[in-house]
Amino acid sequence: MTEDPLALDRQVCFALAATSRSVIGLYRPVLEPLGLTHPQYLVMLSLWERSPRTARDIAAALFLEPPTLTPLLKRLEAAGLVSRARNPEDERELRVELTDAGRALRARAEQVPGRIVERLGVPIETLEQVRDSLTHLLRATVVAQAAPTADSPAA
Amino acid sequence: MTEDPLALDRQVCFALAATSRSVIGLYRPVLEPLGLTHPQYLVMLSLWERSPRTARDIAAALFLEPPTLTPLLKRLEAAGLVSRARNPEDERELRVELTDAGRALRARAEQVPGRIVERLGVPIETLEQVRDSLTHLLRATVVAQAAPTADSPAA
DNA sequence: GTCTAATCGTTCGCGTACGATCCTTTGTGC
DNA sequence: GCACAAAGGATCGTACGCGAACGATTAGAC
Repeated sequence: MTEDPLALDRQVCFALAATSRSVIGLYRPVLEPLGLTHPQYLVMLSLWERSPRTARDIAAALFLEPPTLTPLLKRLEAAGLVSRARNPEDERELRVELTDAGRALRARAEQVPGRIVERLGVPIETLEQVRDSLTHLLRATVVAQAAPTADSPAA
Repeated sequence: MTEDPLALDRQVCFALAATSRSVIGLYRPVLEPLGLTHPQYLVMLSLWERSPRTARDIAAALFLEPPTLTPLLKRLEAAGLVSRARNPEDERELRVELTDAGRALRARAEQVPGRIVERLGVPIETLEQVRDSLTHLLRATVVAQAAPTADSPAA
């Protein structure tokens, strides 16, 4: 009965997509008072770790393509949280930097993870375990992207 | 050093979002010959399980909101894989049904999971374990959505 | 120095994804 | 019956997300 390899409940990709959307949905009401969407929150996290960063650097850290990041950064700039400027040393690069407001927002953001865990009602140990499994899987996908097929290794 | 609760690498939500996007990216070249995007593939999976289904039923199965499903179904109809019609018994309901082409596509889709697993290079047991952890987490988010805050139970 | 290739970001087009709102249809109270 | 609530989708507006193509800048070949 449940032998069907196409059963929805058996698909890792479905569990991933649905859980990702659902968890992000939990963040919505928590991030709204901060004026951030979830992707914007992730960009801010990357900048709170290290502030002048290039767009490419941020895109790599978040596993995002450049066309996704460009409008994201523009909205954060419009919100006054970030500044965007070309690097004088290399005009190709875009230097993204926290503004004072962007730095100040960190204090309020520090309460976000705790509130999410509280709402979820799942032990932190469980969450950390899931996170580590996902990180492992993420690395596998990066390797897989590099090698298109099993029998056609990188040229 | 890694005590920072806002560190990107510690966020479950980031691991979820990045892994979800990355895995879906693996599906892209595999699903492209079938003329399907990943969300469309999930809709087809739900229909291959049971064919005349209402839009609401499909949305619930995929954890999608109705505004997301409507254009998805219209594209599948335009592709000739699905038919959309009001239920004569209850004109509010939309009956979504596989066409012959939609049923026929299943044969080709059966090779998809295997090709993904092959590309990923991760043992199936590991994938199933991740899937089960995610399903558990997904259920927790559904419960959390119903109870907005810890101290404000459902009225 | 000049021609060419590589790098970086942006723009364009298309397809999700969802909150808010609306419309139609059905169910309910009376 | 009739007013009214509820249910099921559709529409609107906004925000990702990415492949393909583009433009500007820099690095390399010679």
